[in-house]
Amino acid sequence: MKDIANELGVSVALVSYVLNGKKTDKINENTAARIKELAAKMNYSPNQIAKSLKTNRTHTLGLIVADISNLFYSSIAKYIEEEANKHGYHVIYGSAHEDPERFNSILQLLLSRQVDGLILAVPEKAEGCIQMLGDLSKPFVVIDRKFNEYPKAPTILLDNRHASATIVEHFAENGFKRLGVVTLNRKLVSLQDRKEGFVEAAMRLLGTKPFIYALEEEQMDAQIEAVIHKAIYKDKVDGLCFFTNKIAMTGLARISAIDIAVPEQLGIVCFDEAKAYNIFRTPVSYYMQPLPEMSKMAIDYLLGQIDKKENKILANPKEFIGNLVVQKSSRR
Amino acid sequence: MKDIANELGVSVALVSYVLNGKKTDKINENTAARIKELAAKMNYSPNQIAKSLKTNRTHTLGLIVADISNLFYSSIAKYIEEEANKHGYHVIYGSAHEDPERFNSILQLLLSRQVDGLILAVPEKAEGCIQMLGDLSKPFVVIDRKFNEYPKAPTILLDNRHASATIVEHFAENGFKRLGVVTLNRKLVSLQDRKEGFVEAAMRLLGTKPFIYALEEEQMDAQIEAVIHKAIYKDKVDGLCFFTNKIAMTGLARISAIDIAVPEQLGIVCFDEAKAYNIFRTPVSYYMQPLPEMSKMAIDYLLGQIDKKENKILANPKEFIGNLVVQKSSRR
DNA sequence: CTGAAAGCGCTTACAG
DNA sequence: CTGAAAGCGCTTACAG
Repeated sequence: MKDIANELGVSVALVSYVLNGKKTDKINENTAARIKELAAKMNYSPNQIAKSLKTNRTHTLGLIVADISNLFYSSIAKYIEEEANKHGYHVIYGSAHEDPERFNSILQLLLSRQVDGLILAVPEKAEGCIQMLGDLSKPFVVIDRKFNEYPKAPTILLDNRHASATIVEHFAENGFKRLGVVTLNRKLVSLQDRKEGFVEAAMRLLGTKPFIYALEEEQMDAQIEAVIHKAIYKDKVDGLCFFTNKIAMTGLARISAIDIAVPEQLGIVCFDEAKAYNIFRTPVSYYMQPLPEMSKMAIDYLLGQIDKKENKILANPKEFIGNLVVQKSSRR
Repeated sequence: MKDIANELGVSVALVSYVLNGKKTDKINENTAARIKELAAKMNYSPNQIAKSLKTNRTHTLGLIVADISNLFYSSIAKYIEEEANKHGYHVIYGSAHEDPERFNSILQLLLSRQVDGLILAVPEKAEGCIQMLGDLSKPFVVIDRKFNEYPKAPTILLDNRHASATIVEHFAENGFKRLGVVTLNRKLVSLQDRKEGFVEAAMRLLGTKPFIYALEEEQMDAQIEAVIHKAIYKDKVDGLCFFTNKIAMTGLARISAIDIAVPEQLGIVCFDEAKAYNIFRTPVSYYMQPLPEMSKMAIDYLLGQIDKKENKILANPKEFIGNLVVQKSSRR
C-alpha cells in the first residue's frame, strides 16, 4: 500500500479509501482509476492480519467437531464451509475427539486468533465454555449437542426424539415387533434423546420395550460381535437400529458375516446418511439429518450476532426434523 | 498486556519479555512471578493477530483439498491437523472441488491471511500456482498430485505405478486372468500413473491388456450400471479394480444388486482404505496409502522451510509405497 | 478532493 | 534489571 502511494505520489490513506470503495463520491475518478490500476498491476492483496488488528474483525469462524475424519462431521464441515464462504467468511477447524481438555485447548487457540464466531460440538464435561463465551460476549452456536443445564445457549440439532419415533413407526408399519437399538455408553443428550424417544414410541405403538445395547466407543470392534449375537439369537430382535454412522459400519460388517436374511429375519435402520449403506447386501434405510439447512441456520445466526444488526434469539434449542430414507433393509 | 503493566507499575515491554520467557536470566524473579500471577488471574491470552503483525508468523498452515467430505481427504486432513498441532500450528482449510477458479480464490484468501505454509491438492489447470508461490517464496507442498511440467515442485504422493503393479501381481497370483479397472475420465497424473502401471503389469504378468472403463465424475451414478454390465457380461472380466474411494462406493453398490459370486466369478480390489469395505457382502481388498507418514513428511518439510533451518530439498517427487490389505474379495 | 496523524496490541533493538 | 520508542500494515476521524 505504501508502495502504491509512493509510486503515485498520493497518501496511504487515499489508497486505502479507494481500494475499500469508501467515500467514492468524494474522490477524483481519475486518481481512483490510477490507484486501482497500479494495485492490480502490482498484484496487491491486503494484509488481512493488519486489517484485523485495526477493525477487530477477522472474517474467520472457528469450528470444533469431534473428529473431522468421521463422515457425519466432515459433511457438516463441508456445508458450514460452503455457507460461510458465501458470506466472505473462512473456517478454521479442529477435532477435539470428545476430550474436554483437547476441546478447551483448541478453543483457546481459536479465541487467541480472534475468530469472529464459533460453531461447537461441545463434548461432555466441557459445557463450562458456554458460560465463558457468554461472559466474553463472543458469538457461538452449539451443534449436535444439547445441555439441559444451559437452556439459553444457542443450540442447533436434530429433533432426536422425533427421529426415533419416526423410525419406530416405520418398523411397526412393516410388521417388525421386537426392536433393538445399538448405541454408545455415553451421557450425550442427543443419544439419550434418541433412546428415550425410541423407547417411548415402542411402548406406545408396539406395547413392548426395545432391547438396548450400549457399546464402549473404544472397544466397539471387540464388543460388537457379542452384541449382534445376543440381539439376534437370544433376544430374537427382528428390527435393529444403529444410532450412529460409526456404530452402523461396525455392526453391518458383523451382520455381513452372518447368514441371516435382511429384511426377512432382521430389519435394519441407521442414523445419518452414508453412500456406503448401498453396498451392504441389502440397501440400508437411514434417517437423514437436514445438514444443509442446519448449517445455514448456524451461519445465519452467527453472522447476525457478529453484525449486531439482528438481535434475534434462536428459538431455543432449535431442533430440526429430518427424513427417513426407506430402502430394502426395513421394508416387508 | 497494558492492563497488567499498569496494575503492577511496570512497562509493557517487561510484561512481554516475561510472558514470552525471554531474557529470563536478566529479570528480577520476583517481578516476573508477580507478572505471571496476575496474567493468570486475569485470564490473559495474547492477541495472536497483533503478534503476527509484528513477527510475521501466524503459526497457521493452509490446506486445500478437493472435497473435505470425501473420506480420503478428510483422513488426510485429520493427520495433517494432528501433525501440525504437535508443532503448535493450526490449519485453515478449503475445498476446491477440483475447480481451478475456486482453488485460486481460496489460495488468495489463505495468502491474505498470511498462512506460514500451504498443503495443496492442486486441481488440473491450476498448476500456475506453483510458479506463483515459488516467486513469493512462500513454503508449500503439493499432495496427491504431480505435475510433470514442474519437476522441482515439492510433491508428496503415492507411488501409483507401484501400487497398481502390486494389485495386478496379487490378482495374477490368485488366478485372475481378465482384469479391468474403473477410473475417471480426467487427466490427473496420479490416475494416469495408476492406469499405466496397471496396464504395464498386466502385460508383463498376464500377457493381456486390461479393460479400461472411464467414468465422467458428474455422471458416475448414471454410467456405472452400463460399465459394470459390460465388464462382467460382455468383456468377461474376472478381476476388477476401482481406482478411487468414490468410484468403489458407486460400483460396489451396483455389484451388490447383481447376482454374481465374489470372488469366485469376480475378484475386487479398491484403492484407499474405508471401513465401509467390510459391509460389502464379501470384505473387499484395498490398497492403503500410508497417510500418517505422508502427512508427517509434508508437515516436517514445510516447517523446515518456514524455519529456514533446514534447507533440504525433498527427494522429488517423494513417492510412498503403501500396502495391499487382502480380504476375501480377491482371494481364491 | 486529499493528507497528517493516531492507534489497533504486540515485539525488540537500544539506551540507561 | 527495566523502560521509552519505533514499527508491523492497515483504518478512519479530523483538519484543511
